[in-house]
Amino acid sequence: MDPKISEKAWNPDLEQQVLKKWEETNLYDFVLAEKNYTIDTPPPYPSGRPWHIGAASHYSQIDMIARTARMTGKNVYFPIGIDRNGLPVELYTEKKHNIRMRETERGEFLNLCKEALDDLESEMIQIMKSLGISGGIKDHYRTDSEEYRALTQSTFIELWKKGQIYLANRPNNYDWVSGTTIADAEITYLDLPTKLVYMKFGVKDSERKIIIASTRPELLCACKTIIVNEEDERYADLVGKKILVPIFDNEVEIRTHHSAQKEFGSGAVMVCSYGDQNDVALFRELKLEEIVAIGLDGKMTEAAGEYAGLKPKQARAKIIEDLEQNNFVEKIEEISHRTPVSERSKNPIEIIPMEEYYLKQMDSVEKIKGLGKEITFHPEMHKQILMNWLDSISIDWPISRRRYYGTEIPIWYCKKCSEPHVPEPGKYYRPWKEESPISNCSKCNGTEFVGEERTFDTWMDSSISPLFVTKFQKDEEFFKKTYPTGIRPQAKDIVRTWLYYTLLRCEQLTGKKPWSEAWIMGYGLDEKGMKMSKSKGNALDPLPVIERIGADTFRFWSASEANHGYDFRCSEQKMDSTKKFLSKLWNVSRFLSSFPLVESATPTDTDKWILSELDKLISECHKGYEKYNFFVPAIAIREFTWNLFAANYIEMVKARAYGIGFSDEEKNAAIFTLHKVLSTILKLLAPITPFITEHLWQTLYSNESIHKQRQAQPESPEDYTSFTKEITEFNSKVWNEKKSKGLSLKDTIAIDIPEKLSVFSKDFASMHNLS
RNA sequence: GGGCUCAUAGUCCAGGUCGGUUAUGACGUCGCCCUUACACGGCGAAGAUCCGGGGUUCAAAUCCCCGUGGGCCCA
Repeated sequence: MDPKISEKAWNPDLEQQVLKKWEETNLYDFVLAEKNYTIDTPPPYPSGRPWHIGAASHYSQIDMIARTARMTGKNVYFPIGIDRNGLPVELYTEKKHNIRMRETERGEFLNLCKEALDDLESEMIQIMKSLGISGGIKDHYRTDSEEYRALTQSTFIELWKKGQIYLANRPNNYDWVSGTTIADAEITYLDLPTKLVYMKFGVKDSERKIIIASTRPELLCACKTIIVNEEDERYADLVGKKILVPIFDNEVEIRTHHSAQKEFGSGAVMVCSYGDQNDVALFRELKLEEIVAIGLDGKMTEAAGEYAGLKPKQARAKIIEDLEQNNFVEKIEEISHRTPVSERSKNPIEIIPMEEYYLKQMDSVEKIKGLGKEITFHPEMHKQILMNWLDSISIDWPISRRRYYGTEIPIWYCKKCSEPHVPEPGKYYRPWKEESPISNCSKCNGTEFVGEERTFDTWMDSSISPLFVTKFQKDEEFFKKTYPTGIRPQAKDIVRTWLYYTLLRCEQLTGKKPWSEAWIMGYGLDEKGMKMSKSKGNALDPLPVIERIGADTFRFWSASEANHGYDFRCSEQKMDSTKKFLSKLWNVSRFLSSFPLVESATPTDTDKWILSELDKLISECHKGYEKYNFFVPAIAIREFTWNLFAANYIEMVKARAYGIGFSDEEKNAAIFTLHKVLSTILKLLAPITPFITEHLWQTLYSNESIHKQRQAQPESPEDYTSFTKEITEFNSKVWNEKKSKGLSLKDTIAIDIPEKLSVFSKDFASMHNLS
């Protein structure tokens, strides 16, 4: 009997052949049905090379969701997109070409960004393809396409007309030397020498003075409160009292806040708009009214009184002089202060309130909480991230950004009266370079307009991904049959952004939840449990790894490494060694491929034993697959295949399958059972390792793809699982005894079969050559 | 600074809700073995005071409290 499979090991190069077959037969093409299961796949962001190996693992598992769903009979719509809006590509482009965004012509800069994105995107697409992602790769969408951006703009225009958008001040990081706003990601910190001024503040209706240390005395005019730590006894009796600000003489309240450190300065901190990010947070938290002390020209404003017009540095020198003259200074220390500066220009940045557009969200929080409760989270524990976030939202969502590579805010302003106008929805608009589509100002009838230059926060784009893929406002029938979508898979670090904003936007636009399930994956860390980053040098490039070990090995590693929802470590050595299991599966299949298929047979007790263990395995796998938790089936299948099926059952029935000393009926029962078990294992494993299971399935069992099969179901035969422990222990006992007596495994030995296992006697006798 | 989460052999992980056998499995290590699927293998062995401290209990890896360290998000 020649085995159908002759190669001795699974060769990952075969994956290419399988992939080709899938492509030729358009196996995963989506055809709209009455009922559809839509996956709101996260469009990954190409921010640089290499792509994160954790992301490769993440997308492998999202594909397992699609395959699992297909095998339960769902009509799966699995779109693939690439998120291309936002800051990282701007930074990447600036670095790559050694240019600055603000000093480059906008159109030219956008083209350079586009090129960079195309480049990075093609690598990601290649990785997804070779991982066997069964989604719409060949017609993937892009969030910077005209179609996508038109939808972002239309939804904005709709909300604008509903009065959901308004203008208000927002603190921006501002580099007044270059006259530009800086994103948080572009800030670094330098330790710069500076003066820490200990100032005497008077307590109202009292002779008492308190000392407050600050590096920014020029912001005294914008001081709104004084904070002390709640455990600081020195000020306990002063909490709630009014304090008089030196020079300006205004009254502010002293209150407690945990961010005040007892050890720093005097322990009392003045909170001004805005000395640093902590001030911004405090103004927000304590709902203080900001005072604009520094203007866009980088000079002190009128609010600074006699210091108006001076640059902050000059004002600081002057005010220190004045403070000293009026005996407000206790002492001055020269310290080294961690100062936020622009990463590029190294100029200290100022935090300056500027007018930005906001989308109302405070009114929606309760509704979103309700939606959140309706959505099933996998794992359940990560719903808490969303709920905590909803409890802590304190301001509306600032949606405008002073950047280039993003969806343009579609507004034109009347040159005469500055009235903003939005165009008709449905088209993609670029106000910074296009003529106004509005001809007359509705307010003053002016005819000249100037286009808005700002772009949206990228979450404005990505938060409508479920609407875009379901053809919202474009194909009503398609939308009706695919929305709300089935599941949102994503990583846990963006629950508070992507997941939350999607709920918000979809609720505002459709009044419905965007999906019924949310599937949250943990974070990929390096082999020591540290975050991977290019700068630390511990980033692992997924492409060479996948090329070396193959997609299936990588995917099985991904499923078996950590339980769903928890962070996981990426160790190349662990990935390499996962290959051993695929080898095992391959060789089991190779062995079985030498036996013909048997239509039906009457199982013996040994067969019934493994079949009832198989049933147990099927149930266990279902428990995992129901929750799209692939760790559960991966571990269970490996355990069963290796330690029960291969190590015990196959050894027990080998002689019987060859027909040595057994009747044809007994022989057929063994062969029937062997194939029954293997074919079931292949189906159970198909969502996790689609290549090897497809190859083996088509070689052994069918010309039809395994990915068209329905998942195996338990058949509830008699329960023999209570024998398992005794069977494996008895086999071990014989092996041990032969070893200790220096016998070869094929030598005869006299060992009594335990009473309980007597029904298996014939198989044991042939297996161990018992005399 | 706040929230969430994790900590079990050299490494990774199970068990933890609902306290009670000898704490699961894999990788790695070591020893023996070519046995008609597999040496990319088989069999066997060694290896864990379950992060530290306290508490509840007849009994704690498991429940509670306090630390320490890692991760993520927010500030």
